[in-house]
Amino acid sequence: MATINDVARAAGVSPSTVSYVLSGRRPISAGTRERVQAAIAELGFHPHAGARALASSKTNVLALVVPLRTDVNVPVIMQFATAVVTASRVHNHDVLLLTKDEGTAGLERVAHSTMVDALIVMDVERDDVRLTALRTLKQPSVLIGLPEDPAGIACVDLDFEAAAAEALRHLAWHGHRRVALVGPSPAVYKRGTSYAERFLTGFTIASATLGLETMTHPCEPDREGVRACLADIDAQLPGVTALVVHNEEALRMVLEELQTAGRRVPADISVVAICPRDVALNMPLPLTSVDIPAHDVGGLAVETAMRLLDGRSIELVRLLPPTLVERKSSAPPATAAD
Amino acid sequence: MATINDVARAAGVSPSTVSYVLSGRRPISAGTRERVQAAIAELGFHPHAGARALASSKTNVLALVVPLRTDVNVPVIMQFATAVVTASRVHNHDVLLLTKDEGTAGLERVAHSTMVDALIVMDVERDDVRLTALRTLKQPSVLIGLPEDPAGIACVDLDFEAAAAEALRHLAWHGHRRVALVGPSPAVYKRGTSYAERFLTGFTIASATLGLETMTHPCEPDREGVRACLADIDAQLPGVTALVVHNEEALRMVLEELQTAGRRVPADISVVAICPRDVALNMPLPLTSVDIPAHDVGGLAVETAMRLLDGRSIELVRLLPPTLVERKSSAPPATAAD
DNA sequence: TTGAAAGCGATACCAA
DNA sequence: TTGGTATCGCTTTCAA
Repeated sequence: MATINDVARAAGVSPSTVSYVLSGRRPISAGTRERVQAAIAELGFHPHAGARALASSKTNVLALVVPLRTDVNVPVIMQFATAVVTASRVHNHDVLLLTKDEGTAGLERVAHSTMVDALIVMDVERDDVRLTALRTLKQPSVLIGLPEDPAGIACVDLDFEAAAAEALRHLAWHGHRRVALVGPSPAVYKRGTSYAERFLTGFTIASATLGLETMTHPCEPDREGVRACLADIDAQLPGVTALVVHNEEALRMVLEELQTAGRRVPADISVVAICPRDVALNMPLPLTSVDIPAHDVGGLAVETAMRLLDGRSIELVRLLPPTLVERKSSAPPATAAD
Repeated sequence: MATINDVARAAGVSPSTVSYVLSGRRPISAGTRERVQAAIAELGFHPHAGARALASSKTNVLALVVPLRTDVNVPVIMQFATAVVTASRVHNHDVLLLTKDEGTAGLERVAHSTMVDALIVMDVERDDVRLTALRTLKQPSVLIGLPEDPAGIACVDLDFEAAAAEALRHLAWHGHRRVALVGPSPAVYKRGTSYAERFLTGFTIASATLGLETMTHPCEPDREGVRACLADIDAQLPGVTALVVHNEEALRMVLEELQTAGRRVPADISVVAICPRDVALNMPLPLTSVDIPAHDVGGLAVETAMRLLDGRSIELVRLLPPTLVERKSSAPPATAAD
């Protein structure tokens, strides 16, 4: 492998000049630039990442911490991850993949050993134990999610409170008065998952504001869980005319169960899903949905990390406004039409 | 951040001694070892990864290249990825996440700049353009998959040919004579995806061996695609009594369509799926399936990379034997019972 | 059993 | 506009 010295020799310049040609941090005459670039190409020179990191105190690597539990939605996580990788490449950074199960220790390990310039953390909980650790690191971090006390840490996410309000507003506008929320699994709530709680909060507030009769129910994403959930809803909120489903794993099964029970969507019951666009489109019926813009959120997380890294000012908490798209699963309630 | 020199000073030894305590590459008296370790703990010392890489020519990082297209099964990819990360941590390595869309350039970039010690590449195609590039790298690579000419590159995967044979054997044993394969999307075949072709080959061979009447059909994983696929199958292979489904995205829809058409599983038609265990279990009906052991394959890939890195001998191609588990979706054909 | 010191391959400061 | 060179923090050879 050629080194910067080899290149310098071949181009008849000093190593520092080669370095400056590469970084563009000082003016270089056209002539030398060309000679240097020719030498670089000729020798197939690629700067040694470790040497660079040592000399510059920059690794050009971001850490990305993903959950590996399966009760969180896997395809969505993957969408976030690829968005982060893609956006990172645009900014000349690579991504080191960590799993949440390494916990605080993993974050500290990569940060203390200077493997990364910044950290992006997914699946944040209300009182995430990792926060205090993150605050002590010399590298900045960006959360995808919003803990109770985000003090000092940048956060980006969809505005789940507004998303819930949006879903209810849409249903209320159609004339629905009794609406139930099919939420994530109990486990997700139990560990205080940020987005789940925020959605719940938004749902409750909007329900009151709009004067609706609502109820909320967690839902285990398996056949039995879905059945039990729907049964509870029918028992506790008889005459329910619409469901808001914030549980992608369960979504398809909810639709199946409704069909099995002979309840047509949207004729007998409306459904609004909270999920990525492609999921909503790939259901038996194209669903009215509030999009989870994984790509945008991932991109924004990287953008935020970059701003943090070069000291530009940032908004510490950025919640993207939700977008509801009406498709085929929502309509006025049957009673309103009768 | 404390450096090795700080630790050395605090412990009253030379930096090299600290280094040896850390690496264990030479005997250290119990006394000094303790003093050094105390100093390390006291100062919270973590060796600088870049400096280490520079001095030792080892990064302790593996590159993992994942597809980001959505026509390949996302949850399975995620399973592979987490398996690779988990296994890597066991061997004190971290994982740099690359996406396939960076192509050959991405591989060369991380390899030439010495960011990684080895590469693990997923979603390998028959004549993968990346192979020649991989062969010229100074870092070893491990493919998850099996190209036509794997010469010189380690490959690990499920034995998809055997998996197909296993599925057919099971159905034949139940008495089925007419079996159709619902395969991956046309796009997957078109780009010569290794596992898809191997499964197809195995299916065809086993079909002949077992003397079955079979047909194969790609399947676009959306509502229309599934309908079209099933219609074609009925037209071309009337009286079909069993399906082998090698398409996770479509799996659920296949079951739905069968139900809609009033065909009961397994009473009217048997279904054998090729998919991870948890997917098979989370269907409306627990499916008889050949498992895709993502965890094992990912672990084996890392294991292979490690052996390559420390020069131990390896089997260049390792295909894991398939396991079929009979659940509720397969039974003797109705005609046999009549 | 331990220490001294020469690299590893860049960056960036100080000069010219 | 360019060059010289100290420096980053560690590993490892050579000596003792």
